[in-house]
Amino acid sequence: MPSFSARGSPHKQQQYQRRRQEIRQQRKSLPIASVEKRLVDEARKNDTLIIVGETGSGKTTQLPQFLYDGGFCQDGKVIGITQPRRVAAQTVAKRVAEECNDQLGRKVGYSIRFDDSTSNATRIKYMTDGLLLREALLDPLLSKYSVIVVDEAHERTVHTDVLLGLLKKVQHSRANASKNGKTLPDVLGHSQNLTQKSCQGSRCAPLKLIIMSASLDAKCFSDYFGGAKAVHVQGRQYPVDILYTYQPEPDYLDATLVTIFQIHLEEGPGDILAFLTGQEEIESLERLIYERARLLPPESSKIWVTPIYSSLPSEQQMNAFKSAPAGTRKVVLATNIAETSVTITGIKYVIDPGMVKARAYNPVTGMESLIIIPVSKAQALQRSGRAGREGPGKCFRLFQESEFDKLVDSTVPEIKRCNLSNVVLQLKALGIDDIIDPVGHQMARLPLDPMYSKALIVSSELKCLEEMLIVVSMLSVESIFFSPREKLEEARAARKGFESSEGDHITLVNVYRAAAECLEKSKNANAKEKTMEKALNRWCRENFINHRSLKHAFDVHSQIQGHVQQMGLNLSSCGDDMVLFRRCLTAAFFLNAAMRQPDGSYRALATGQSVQTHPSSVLFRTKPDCVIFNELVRTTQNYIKNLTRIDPLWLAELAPQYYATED
DNA sequence: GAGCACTGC
Repeated sequence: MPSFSARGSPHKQQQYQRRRQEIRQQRKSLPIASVEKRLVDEARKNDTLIIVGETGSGKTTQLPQFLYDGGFCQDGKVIGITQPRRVAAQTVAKRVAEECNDQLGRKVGYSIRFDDSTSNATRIKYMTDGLLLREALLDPLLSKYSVIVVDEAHERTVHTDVLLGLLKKVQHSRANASKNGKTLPDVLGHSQNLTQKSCQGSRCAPLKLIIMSASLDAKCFSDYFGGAKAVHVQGRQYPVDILYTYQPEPDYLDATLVTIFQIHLEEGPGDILAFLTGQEEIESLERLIYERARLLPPESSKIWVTPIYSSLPSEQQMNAFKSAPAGTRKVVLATNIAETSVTITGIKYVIDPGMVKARAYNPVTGMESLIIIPVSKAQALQRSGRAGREGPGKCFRLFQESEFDKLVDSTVPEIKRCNLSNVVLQLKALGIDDIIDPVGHQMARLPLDPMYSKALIVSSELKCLEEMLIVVSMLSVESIFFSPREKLEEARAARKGFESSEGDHITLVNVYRAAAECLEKSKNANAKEKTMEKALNRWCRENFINHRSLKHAFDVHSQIQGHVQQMGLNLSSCGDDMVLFRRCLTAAFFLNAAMRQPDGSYRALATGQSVQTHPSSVLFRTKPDCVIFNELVRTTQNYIKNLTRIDPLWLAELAPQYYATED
């Protein structure tokens, strides 16, 4: 039954009716509304269907409702819709619940890490693609789903790509099951107890798979699924004028600056969105804009610059969504966060220098780095589209038209350019390609980098799981320490209070425990949750700790703690015996050991690479003879980060299979 | 004495 009943005052009733009417009209006006019947028919006829829907077609909110009304949730089955991003799963689910006139978490819900709003009644479930992959570990046939809709498939995230491969396999298994009239456990020879329990006696219907993509190139998806049918749905987008430069621009930052003022002085009203590659560029361009704006004649309108990038505190991010006061033009300086993750309204002009910062991974050296490269055609298209959301717009590409033709069609899928150890482990646990031992299965259950999962198992044997759990939680999140340029000395002094001369791992444990103590104190004072939150926030400010990262670490900690307890690992602590803990770190991370060289540099033992300790490490000055490290990054030099001092003899003792004794 | 595109479990 609808939970938003029309009871209450006549005024409220009126308001409610108006809102329902508004929603009905909005839904009816979406381009996808006119093809509802056709889409449902195609979904009935085809096991795999590809829907190419342009921006603004309404496919993400409407298609699951069409399928629900078309009877795809009979027998209590669920329609699952995957999204690459958490915030999309949340906001779309909220919207669709409202359209269904129901409370979120009943018929319509979402499920993302640390936040699950679904219930037994949920039939339309929005989730992140990574979360569905996790679900497949527990139920390899995804037996509770009648349909899986993979949205935004064109983005080709690792999770989406792996999911598509997996879903193809699930479709086969389920098709065979129903064909032979067998129950599921018969088909899945390798299935585990959990699977058998969830599918016992049921005959699974075939799994319907719908792939939704915004790019016009549906062929690769179609080919992969044996020539699956593709349906095109029109979008709703205003025309965007694309302008190119006549000459190549050697300095795109300067060209952006010039273009901003050209628009400001010569074009009509409307906000500007400029795409830059990172924080540093954004900060320096902001300064340059204000410097030059001072030279404008007093009668010309003002400029308001709002930066937005992911590590910017959220209160400051919100500025980019506010509208500028009358007589002022807003200039948003953004990274590619504004390409897909967030939509800023009021943008009429887009400036695209055509560059992007991307992660590069060298599998031979295991080294990751960030490089600035040209965007792809699809990316440039996505950027220009940001100017036509509310009316006709203009996009200024700061390169020549002939250069556009030379761009690659689409960005190289992530799966081809990152460290795959995590993915490979999960695939193996899912029974794809090869078997792994029971330890591997345990490791795959943990939502962590495999090396960290291994560390937890090792530390449970060495009786210091409590400390290791804290370390992997802290290492799994963005930087814990926060040091603004203007308060560098204060930040350094604050960190001194947590520092351990043994290294960064124990320093992180100290921070975590101090924060937990702060929370415990306010809990003992019977503070409400909000007050506790405030106390922790203040503590973080005083100690120059990144509050967002710390909270994330707490979330990870409690999730992993639940997992390791389920696995039956013993949550013991080594107390004050930090030698034991360092030995444990050595046993876990022996592959990442480095020896000091006479010149003060280090040699990574596994690869022989020459590396330097990173200045952020507490051991930066000490330079012990031998360390283990967690991260190897290449910037101006090869740096190792997150270090702990160890005794080199421990290596041969704790990892004899790897470090044959030299003497 | 450095430097952090964007996601996700």
